[in-house]
Amino acid sequence: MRRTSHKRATRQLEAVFQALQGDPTHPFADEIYRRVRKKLPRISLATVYRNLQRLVEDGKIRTVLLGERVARYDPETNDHDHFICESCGRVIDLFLDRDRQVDLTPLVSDGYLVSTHNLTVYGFCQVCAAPGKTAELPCLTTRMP
Amino acid sequence: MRRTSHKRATRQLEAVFQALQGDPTHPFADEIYRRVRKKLPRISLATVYRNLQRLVEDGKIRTVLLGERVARYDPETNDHDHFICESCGRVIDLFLDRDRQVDLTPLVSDGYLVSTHNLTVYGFCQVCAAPGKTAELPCLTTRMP
DNA sequence: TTGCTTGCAAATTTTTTGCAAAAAC
DNA sequence: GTTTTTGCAAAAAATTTGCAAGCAA
Repeated sequence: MRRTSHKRATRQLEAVFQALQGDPTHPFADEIYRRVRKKLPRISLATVYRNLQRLVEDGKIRTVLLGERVARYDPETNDHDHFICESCGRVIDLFLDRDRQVDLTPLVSDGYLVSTHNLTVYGFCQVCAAPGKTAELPCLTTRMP
Repeated sequence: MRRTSHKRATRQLEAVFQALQGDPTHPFADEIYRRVRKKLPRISLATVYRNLQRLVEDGKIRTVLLGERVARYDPETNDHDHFICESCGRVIDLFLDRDRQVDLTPLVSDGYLVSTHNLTVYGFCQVCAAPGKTAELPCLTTRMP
């Protein structure tokens, strides 16, 4: 019988992966598509979606859904939390001590088995909360609420 | 000039609201549509969406997006958290002491202004984690991952 | 050569919108 | 009677899929 179907390395897969590296802005698929097309002008949006899917499966990137119907992608694959600025729309990775932040022992003693958790915090980011700031900043991301 | 446009009470609005009362399963819009049609067979899906939207605006219900692209609706309007069972798909409201659960003071001292937060916990629910349970339970909700 | 991957277009899925008719107030 | 809301159908927006051709191993 055939075992693991062999996954192939392609230029398109690599380009999608690279488009996310070092980017902390949690872009949407269409933004990634825009970026990748600069390298590979003939790539299709479907391929971008398929490769994003595969990178998630392979644990190379993460999908984040943060109170929007549209998926964002995050190159940070370690467990972490998110802050969403209600003024500028920025999504900021939070690296807090998760063991200290969230005590889930009450759940465990109630018979739940906990595997992981997501914390999303809403408010005003450091920039928007700064004194004198009243107007909204231009959004770093491609979409605004 | 005209001031606040007067919002009207309709049978459809009331039916959508009632369809959610006492339901802890966080149904999707199409499930609510199915329920409401039993009372009002001529109601349209668009009206269900419009009324869900209005109930959210009025603070009567809440929208929850929990790692899915599809919106769920929750009659519980107080702040609370969610548990998602990775086996049966159930979404369970968690009423934990939020002040104790999540300490956000480090964020505040970093210059963030925090308004609220969402905690979503993943794992196996009390039923699915029970000894002897290996098979997946039928899902309470209309959709499964 | 084998069979995974791509590009294209069409299909799906969920939610929204335009508009005339119906219902509230 | 006036203005909001509805029902229907069509539009949008995001993502997925079918399939022949292309490319990696």
